[in-house]
Amino acid sequence: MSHFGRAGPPDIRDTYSLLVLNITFRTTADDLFPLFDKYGKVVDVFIPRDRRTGDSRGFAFVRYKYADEAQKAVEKLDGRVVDGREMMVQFAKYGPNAERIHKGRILEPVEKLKRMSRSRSPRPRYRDEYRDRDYRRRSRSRSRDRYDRDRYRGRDRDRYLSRSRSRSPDYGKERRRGRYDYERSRSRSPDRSGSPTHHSSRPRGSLSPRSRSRSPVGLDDKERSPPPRSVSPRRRADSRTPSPVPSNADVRISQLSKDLPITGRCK
DNA sequence: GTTGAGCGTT
Repeated sequence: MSHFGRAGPPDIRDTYSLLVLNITFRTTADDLFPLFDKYGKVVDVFIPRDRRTGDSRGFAFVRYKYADEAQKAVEKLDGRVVDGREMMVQFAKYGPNAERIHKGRILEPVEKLKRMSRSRSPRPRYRDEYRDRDYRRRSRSRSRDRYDRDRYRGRDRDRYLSRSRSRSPDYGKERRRGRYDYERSRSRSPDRSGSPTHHSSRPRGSLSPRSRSRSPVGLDDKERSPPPRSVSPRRRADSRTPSPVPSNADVRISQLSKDLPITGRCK
């Protein structure tokens, strides 16, 4: 998104690109344009943003139509304090498609570069290139590292909960699309620290502190379950008072002890 | 409400 046209870079041929570093995360292209336009014809102002959050990444690109004007802007605006921060202005070293550029000027037209790379390798690995570039960029940023840590911790917790809660049939489905959905829901409502779906279906969350302190669930279940489980139906009948109808074995034993001499008697 | 080395938009 550029400042002028909503559909990507307007005309980047024969323009001179400046890299503006160290600007505030709140600084917009509208803030930068008047500053830079004072020194020449600004063709485009672009602030790269995080694709997930849409936040500024803290730097910008300003394209001039003429090299001398860009040079003057570098001299005049480098070190200028904008919104409380000293911004650094220098000529860009790489073009929009990672072309090497000299003094902010693209040496080779972008179309020619694209055609050349396409003819050399028929398979356009656009996605891979994009992901690699994004990964390199993010690994350099401490703030985004923290963001990723949180994201992965959330994903692990998600997996743990969905596994321990129950093995629902859509468990595989949830795990397959889990990361993306989690990011989307997170960006939609960043103020919620926990996932609402899991919170509502978590039984421990509904317990009040009073009932939990009186009888902890885990202990209660553990201490109550052994007696009924270890007592089998057979032993239960034995412990009870003898049934009015004696079994065959009992009758046999009593007859035996009556007929036997004194040998078998104890005491 | 948070971040802070660096090079890019549907």
